[in-house]
Amino acid sequence: MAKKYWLMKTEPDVFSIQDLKARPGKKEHWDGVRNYQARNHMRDGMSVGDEVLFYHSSAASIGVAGVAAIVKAAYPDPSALDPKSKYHDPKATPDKNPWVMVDVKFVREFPRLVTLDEMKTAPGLETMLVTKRGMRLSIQPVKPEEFAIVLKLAGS
DNA sequence: GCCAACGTTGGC
DNA sequence: GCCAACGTTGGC
Repeated sequence: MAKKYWLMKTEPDVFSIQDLKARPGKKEHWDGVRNYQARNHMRDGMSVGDEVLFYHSSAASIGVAGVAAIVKAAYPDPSALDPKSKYHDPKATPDKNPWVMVDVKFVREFPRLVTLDEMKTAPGLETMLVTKRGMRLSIQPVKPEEFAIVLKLAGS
């Protein structure tokens, strides 16, 4: 299976690429996804080795901050079963937990943020999902060409 | 903080 | 199964 590319959104106030870099092993569980389409991308699409554009949303500066990689394919997200978690899903049970997570690992931080504004005007990114208004999906597939263009914009 | 866009829920 | 109401996302 050829390597695939993704974009994963996170609020840097909650979890930034610097936070990922600072984690033991520079790895983290991508838990808390509670949207079926995003879940399906993780469960059915993501494989170990796939690369991810790490996107900072709802922040002073919005855009792609760097690159991460999938190091573990989808497996059950225990936070759905934890009543104390803000991601708790009262309908989830150990036998029927619809939610999954993947593990991601830090690859690199861009020397500068590739902003949403830039991506909206960059040649070749016209159909990139994240540039579309109203696009809320937190995990999006990215075309190899789009991934390459974003890397180029980053000077990386 | 506002609010448009979107996803989910629940009454019917 | 429809769809209005509601909750959330996320850019501005």
